[in-house]
Amino acid sequence: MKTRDKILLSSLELFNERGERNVTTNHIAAHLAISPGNLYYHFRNKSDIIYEIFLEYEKLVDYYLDIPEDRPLTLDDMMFYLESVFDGLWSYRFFHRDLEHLLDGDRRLRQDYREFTDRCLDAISRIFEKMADAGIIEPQSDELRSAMSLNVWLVITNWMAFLKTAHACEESVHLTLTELKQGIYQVLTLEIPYLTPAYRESVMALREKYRPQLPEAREVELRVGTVGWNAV
Amino acid sequence: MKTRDKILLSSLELFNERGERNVTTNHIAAHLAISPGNLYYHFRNKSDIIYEIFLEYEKLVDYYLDIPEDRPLTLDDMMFYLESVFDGLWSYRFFHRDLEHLLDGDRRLRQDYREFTDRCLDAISRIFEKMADAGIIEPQSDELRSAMSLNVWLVITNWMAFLKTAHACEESVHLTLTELKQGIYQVLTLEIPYLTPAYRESVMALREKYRPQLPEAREVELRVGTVGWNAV
DNA sequence: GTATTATTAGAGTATATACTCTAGGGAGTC
DNA sequence: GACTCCCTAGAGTATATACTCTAATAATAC
Repeated sequence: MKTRDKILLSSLELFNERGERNVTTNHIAAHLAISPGNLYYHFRNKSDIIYEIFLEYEKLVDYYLDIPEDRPLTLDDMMFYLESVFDGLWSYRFFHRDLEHLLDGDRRLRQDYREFTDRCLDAISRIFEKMADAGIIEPQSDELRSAMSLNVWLVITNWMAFLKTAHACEESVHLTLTELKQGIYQVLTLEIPYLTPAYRESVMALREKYRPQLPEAREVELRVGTVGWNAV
Repeated sequence: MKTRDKILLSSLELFNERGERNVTTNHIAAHLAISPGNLYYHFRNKSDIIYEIFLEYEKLVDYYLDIPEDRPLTLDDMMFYLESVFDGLWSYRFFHRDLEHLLDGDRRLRQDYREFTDRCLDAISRIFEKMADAGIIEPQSDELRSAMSLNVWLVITNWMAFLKTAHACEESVHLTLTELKQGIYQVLTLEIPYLTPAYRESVMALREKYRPQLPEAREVELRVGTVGWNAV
């Protein structure tokens, strides 16, 4: 693997693990056992590394949120979107942790992120629209659908911060993918009142799979959980 | 005013304006035209300043969220809670911006904040319960009420971050209280499906007052808006 | 007045961090 | 061998930041 790619990979790994704020370019170089000079040969500065990682993240989510326009949506589709989005969130979880500061330091990133958000909000709204077409949820006005989509976005992007600040008792306790995906429970909570009688029970059953476990149970859980819905 | 209090006040002001990360103890001292030594005579370190500010914030919110148990809740109460919570959020808005890092650096704060969150979640849940008693919303199961309260909390505490990252086009654009309070629109969106027919129209009318304005209109708005619901 | 305590100034320090600069190695080409 | 180009090492730098230390001054008690 090329040095440049190794730098991106290690940076992402370290950022996710310790937070961007706590990872210096010197740390990244040391972790790869290369010199700082070498790192700066491949990237002009730290912001450039972050920006390239963002582009990957953006590409991944855009790919996941590509909505088929030639067929109706199914429950499986809906769960796929949720699972995928949380998987993406997990893989690039450093990003939303210090978002404001990252954007403050990079004009390009700020602009791109804003457009990215808009695309995501549109996608969420479109998913709701198609779910109504499919008879999974009751149809809503454009205004309500937009406001709901925004709430969904807020819950999705901030669920992790909630877990880290309000849930974790100890600094050392690391987040697991399983815990992160309990955010799906919260998102589905938003949909409950809009479900049609035909789909209510099946969605409620799916939701139940993501119900947060009691704190006692968290300890024995695997570091990277595989529990939950996986097939497409 | 005592130097100690002046330090707390200036710190809060600078933190809110520039973000805690961008305000050093030397900045605070310079802003007050006192020496760093003087500042460190009154506070052992920066964390201590932040912790004391948190205690004020906590006290304020706890005071606002004190729920009367001797009478039923009214719509006015509900709007008072919303307005108050967003006012508190505004006054201490630096806090939720870099929350994770603040908690990482101070064990006491982490512990206290966790308990604070739990109290807030309980209060929100209790408000929903009493609103159901008052016939404003339909009653719900404990489980649903908890999950809904958590969603309300997520929307409230992260609305500002959303505005800062996704909405603001320019770095220099500062948030206004009016914009922040559009978060109330989002919170009320969560309640819509649960409203009873008797109250539906009046809540929808209240909600309409907080509807986000079009971006074009934002420019002429006052820096600290006074638009919106104010009486109790 | 004098002793004591509380407060303040301001120079200084240890450490961290993003980034630079120069020298050179290795591989391919002529 | 010499030239070129890509890559790498590693010492070094400028700046920032949280915090310390000493000495002096103001306030208070007796």
